[in-house]
Order: sequence, then structure tokens, then C-alpha cells
Amino acid sequence: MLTERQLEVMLSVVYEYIKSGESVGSRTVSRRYLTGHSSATIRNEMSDLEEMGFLKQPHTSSGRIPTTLGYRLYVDSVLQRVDSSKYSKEWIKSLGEHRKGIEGALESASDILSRVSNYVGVAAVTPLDKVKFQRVDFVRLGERNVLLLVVLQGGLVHQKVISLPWDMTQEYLDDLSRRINVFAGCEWTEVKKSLKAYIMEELQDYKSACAAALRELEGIMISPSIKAFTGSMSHMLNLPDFQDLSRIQTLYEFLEQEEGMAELVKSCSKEGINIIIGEENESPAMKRSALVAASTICNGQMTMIGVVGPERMDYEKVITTIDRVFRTMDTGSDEEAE
Amino acid sequence: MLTERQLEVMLSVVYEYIKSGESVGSRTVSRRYLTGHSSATIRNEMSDLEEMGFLKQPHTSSGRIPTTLGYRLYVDSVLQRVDSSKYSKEWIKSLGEHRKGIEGALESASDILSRVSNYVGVAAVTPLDKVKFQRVDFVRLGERNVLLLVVLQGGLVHQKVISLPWDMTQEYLDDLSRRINVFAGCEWTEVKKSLKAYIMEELQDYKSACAAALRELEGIMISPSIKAFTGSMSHMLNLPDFQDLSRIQTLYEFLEQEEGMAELVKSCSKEGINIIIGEENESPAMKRSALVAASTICNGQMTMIGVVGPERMDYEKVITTIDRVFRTMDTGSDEEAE
DNA sequence: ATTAGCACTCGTGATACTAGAGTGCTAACA
DNA sequence: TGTTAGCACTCTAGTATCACGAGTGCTAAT
Repeated sequence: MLTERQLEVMLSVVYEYIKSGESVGSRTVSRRYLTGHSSATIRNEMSDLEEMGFLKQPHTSSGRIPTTLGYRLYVDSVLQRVDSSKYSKEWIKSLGEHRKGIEGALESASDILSRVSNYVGVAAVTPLDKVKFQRVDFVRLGERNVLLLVVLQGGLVHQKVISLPWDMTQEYLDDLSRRINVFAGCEWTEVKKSLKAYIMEELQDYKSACAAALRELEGIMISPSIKAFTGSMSHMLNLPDFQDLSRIQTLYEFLEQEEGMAELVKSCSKEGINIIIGEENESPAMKRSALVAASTICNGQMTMIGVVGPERMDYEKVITTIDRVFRTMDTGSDEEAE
Repeated sequence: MLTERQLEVMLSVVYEYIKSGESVGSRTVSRRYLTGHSSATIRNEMSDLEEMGFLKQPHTSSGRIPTTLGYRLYVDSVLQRVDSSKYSKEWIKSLGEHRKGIEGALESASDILSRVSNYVGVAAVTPLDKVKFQRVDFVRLGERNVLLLVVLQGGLVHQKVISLPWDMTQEYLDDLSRRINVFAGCEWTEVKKSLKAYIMEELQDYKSACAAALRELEGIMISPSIKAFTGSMSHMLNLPDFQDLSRIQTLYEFLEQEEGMAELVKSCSKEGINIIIGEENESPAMKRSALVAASTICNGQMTMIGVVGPERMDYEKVITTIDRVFRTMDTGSDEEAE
């Protein structure tokens, strides 16, 4: 559908635009990239490419800039060059044993990605349906108020303060948690079955309180509550792409709220590298931005690290950086790359 | 030192400048505030006030704007009007029993403050020297890697992944934590004494591992690691004060890193309302911004909620808002005020 | 199919000018 | 002596104008 030369022109334009930030004209392409052809030839090609929807003009008589489709073309070509088979699950498996734990690891990942990319680094982990739990603990805080701590397999910690219909002593709570922890490593559904009998038979006075506690516990186990981390956003203020304040504002608002991050995670549908560019994004707030992320499914939870930036992003650098961080997290050495 | 009329002029200027955002001239003051005096009179007063360091001119032949000293004058007068005796410790005492727990409460406080003030809401809690602990839990994640969970009195949860010199079974870890939890509610120093004997005598093979675990635990108990929450920062992009991107950038950078928040907390030296304006701030990043915060000491930890915004902040509104949130948190109803 | 040439478009930056708001100062006034 | 009116001066923000340059589209020649 696209001739060889058209592809060359496209890649040149996108590359040059990413590098310079200014709309690129036919002359530039003819002089720097396709030196064998005159600017007029390029001009004709560009005109065709515009009609096909790969390029657009900010205004008549200025150079061309890529559309989302154009970026997609470029990114796919970059992805072909990068050997994505390198990505292994090793790192995520070892995360739980990482000296920082999974949360610390994700936090520093988002931080590092922010710094080296100068865009916004993000990281998140969300339990899937069949998450297994590792540990449950109830801590009595005050009358009828209990802090519920749940450690999922992989080391992810969830906490919630719940209030019970009955005041229970710490001893009773300990007993309850001990009985649950017997099932450490099991899926919740199994645990639930076994516990029902216990509640029915052995507890009388505290039945309702325990039932309430278990309901809360189930809520945590089942609901796919996401844990998200966002690196420093302040670098992006430097980018020429965000001279328009309202643009960066909508993006910030999007990233600041949990729903935003949840959507980003959701959009990383496949394992490995995911790239969603501009218009491809579902949320209006992301229509002029892009996400590059790597995700893995392991231990019954989906983990993702990535970078959010302008559509005009240095995809090549970001992709390789994410690759680096991916594997660096494995070894636990997280000095800043490059 | 300041005549009655000079004070009136000062308050008028600051009030008007906060409201309008534009430098205020003598004519404005004479027409809207001190109607009994001509603009020339005001002009002379303003000239004097400038010499005294309360006002300054952005450029010759424009109106005056307050200096940090000028804001201070105004804020102190506002504080006199607001009955700060209303602030009670009640709310913080009940935080541990709050349905969201202290962390949830602080998070929503910073969130609410951001939204109603349109500046940046912040909230933090930091344990002081004599913090008491409520609960300790060790969860074995993998070979020699253990997740250490500590619940401080008040419901604050700290977590850390530690690696031990020895692989310990979950049973041993449970035993260790059970022995520590006997001392729930005590200060760490006491616990330490009592545990030493136990380690020396009863444990042999695991001695070094337990000692390592306890060292880590002590690290958490002693180090005043701060837990900070920052509300949405995107609103501030709308403010005319931050048309200059570099200004908001330095501020963002400051708030994004933990040291920044730590400094803000540190600067809230006294209980109750603290206000630090512009030049009064230690950090260069805050020299053109202001902090309004309320802090309390309770349960061996210092808790703070506040607002960071431009020096030209609507202090009156912010102060009363913080007051509101302060007391709203108590009751647990956190619908948005106003 | 490619290229050179040319007229046309449009954004950018420089310059100049004006209107308006505000000051400082002096002189008159109570 | 404190207050006020008046006036000249300063500085900013906004606007209009102009020229330049980069780029396009089209046509005609190769």
C-alpha cells in the first residue's frame, strides 16, 4: 500500500520532527535524508501521504507533521528493530524478593523513568481475578475499629480500616487471622469455602463481626484495586509541546486521579511492550499524548511500567530505556542509566 | 511604629492585590477603602510604606504590591480575627479510629484542600522520638527475604522488605513477632531491653537473623520517616501568578520530592496554625510561595495538613478552609465544603 | 517520472505608536 | 503642619504595520 520511497519519506519526517520539534518541509527531507531526490519530488510524495492520512499541515504553507497514523508507522518500524524477545518474566518474579519489595521497586521505576526520559514515568500493579494471598492481619485500633492488612502473593500490601458491628479483642482477631493464614498461598475462593464452616460452627457471639471482617477481606481480594505510582511530572513543563498550559493541565489531571492510571493499565492489553499514541487513546485527556509501557502478568497480578509523554516523543530512546529499567529492576541495581 | 492610617492602607493594598492580582495604585485605595482621603495623601503614605519595606513597585510608575513583610502584616491581622482556639486535638485522636485510617484521612484531606482552595493541598504525619508501636508482623516472601510490617500507634503503617542473613521459616517469624507484640503500646526503648534477653538466651541458631530483623525494626521505629500526601497540583496552572513556567516548575519539583515535604513539616514548628510566607521560607524553591498549615502533636507523632500556594494567596479563605477540614475530619464526613 | 521555477500563503519578529494608569513633585490651601 | 489639586514624566500593554523566510502547489520543461 505504501511504496518503499513513501515509507522512507514518512520515517524521515517523523524522525526529524521528533528531533527538532518543528514542522518539516520537503526541502529538509530532500537535503538530509533522501538526497537522491529533489524537494519537488518529496513535495509530491508528502502531498500524497497527507491525503492518505499519515501527515498533516498545521497551516497552509508550513511543513508537515505526523498524524497519529504517521507516528504509528514510525513506532512499528522502531519496534521491529528492537528485539523485544529480550523481555523476560524474570525480573517480576524476583520482585517480591527484591530488597525494596514490589512497591518500592515500582516507585523507583517510575522515578527513574521520569528522570531519564524527561517525560512522566508511571508504574502500577493490579491484581487479577485469581490472585493468591500470602498473609492477613487484623490490628485493633480502637473500639470496633480494626486495621486490616493483607499481603498478596508477590508482596503487595493492602490496608484498610474497617469497623465491625462488635468490639473484638485483639486475641480474637489474632485467632481469626491465624485460621485464615493457614491457607496462605491459596486462592480466595478456596479459603472462603473452608472458613464458612468455621464461622458457622465454632463462633457464636462474634459470628456477625467475623462475617463482616471477612466481607471486607473479600472486597480487597476480589476488587482489582490498582496500586499506581507516578514519577516526577515537572520535567515536562520544559517541553515545547506543552507551552500551551491547558494541554499539560488536562494531562496532569488525568494522571493525578486513580481512574486515569487505571485506564492506562487497562490499555496495556498484551504482555510486553505496549504503545498507545494520541488518537488511539480512549480518554480525551490522552488524545494528544502517548503511552509507552511494558507489562507482565505474574503471580496473578499484572504489572506495568511505562512513560507518558507528548505524541511527539522520543520513542526510540524511551523504548530502550524502559527495556533497561525492566531488566535493571531484576538485578536490583537501580542507579540511573545513562 | 505604624500609624493607624498606615495600617489601614497596608491592609487595603494587600486585600485588593490578593483579590485582583494587579498592582494597586493610590487612586484605587482612596476611592474604595479610605474614602476620606485623597489619592495624593495615600500616595505619600504608600511611599513611606515602601521605604519601610512593606510595599514595593514592580516598576516605576505602576501601583504597589506587598512585600513578604506586607503579607505578614496582613496575615497576622487575619489570624487575630479568626478564633484559633477552636482547634482541638479531638480530630486527630479519633483519626486512628476513623473509617479510613490516618493515611486515608490525610490523603483525602490533601485532596479536598486542593480542590476547594485551588492551590496544592498537602498533608503529612511524622513520628516523633517517643512513638509507640501497636503491632509488628513479619511475612516471609522468599528465601531470606521478609516483609516487615509495623503499625504505629494511631494506625500508621510502615512496610519494608528486609533480607536476613539466614532463611527463617514463617513459624519462627511468627514466634518472633508474637513476642514483640506482647509489648504493644510500649515505647521502643522498653521493648528493646526486654527482647535482648530473649534473643541471647532462647535463640541460638537464628540469633543473627533475629538480631538483623530487630535492627531493621529499630530503624523504622527511630528514624522519623515522614508520610506525605500531596493533592492535585494541576489547578495551580490556572493561576495568573504562575504564568511563568519556571516558577511553577521549581515549586512542583520541590513538592514532588520527599525532602521538600519534610522541610514543610519541619517548618510547622508550633501547634495550631502556621503560616510561612515567601522570603520567610528556608528553601529557595518556596521563596515566592506560601504555606498555610495546621499541625497537632498526638500519639507521639506530628500531623499536619495545609496548603501551598503563591505568596498572593487568599489567606482568609484558606485559613478558614483548613479550619473546616480540620474539624470535618473529626466527624468523618468529608463531603466537599462550599 | 522527475525536476526547476515561480507565484502565493502564512507565521514570526521587529518597529513604532498610542492609550492608560500611576507616580513624584510642587504649590496652594486649611 | 498635614492635606490636596495639578502637572509633567515614566512605564506597560496593546495594536498596527511591514518585511522576511520558509514552505507549498502548480505548471512546464526535461
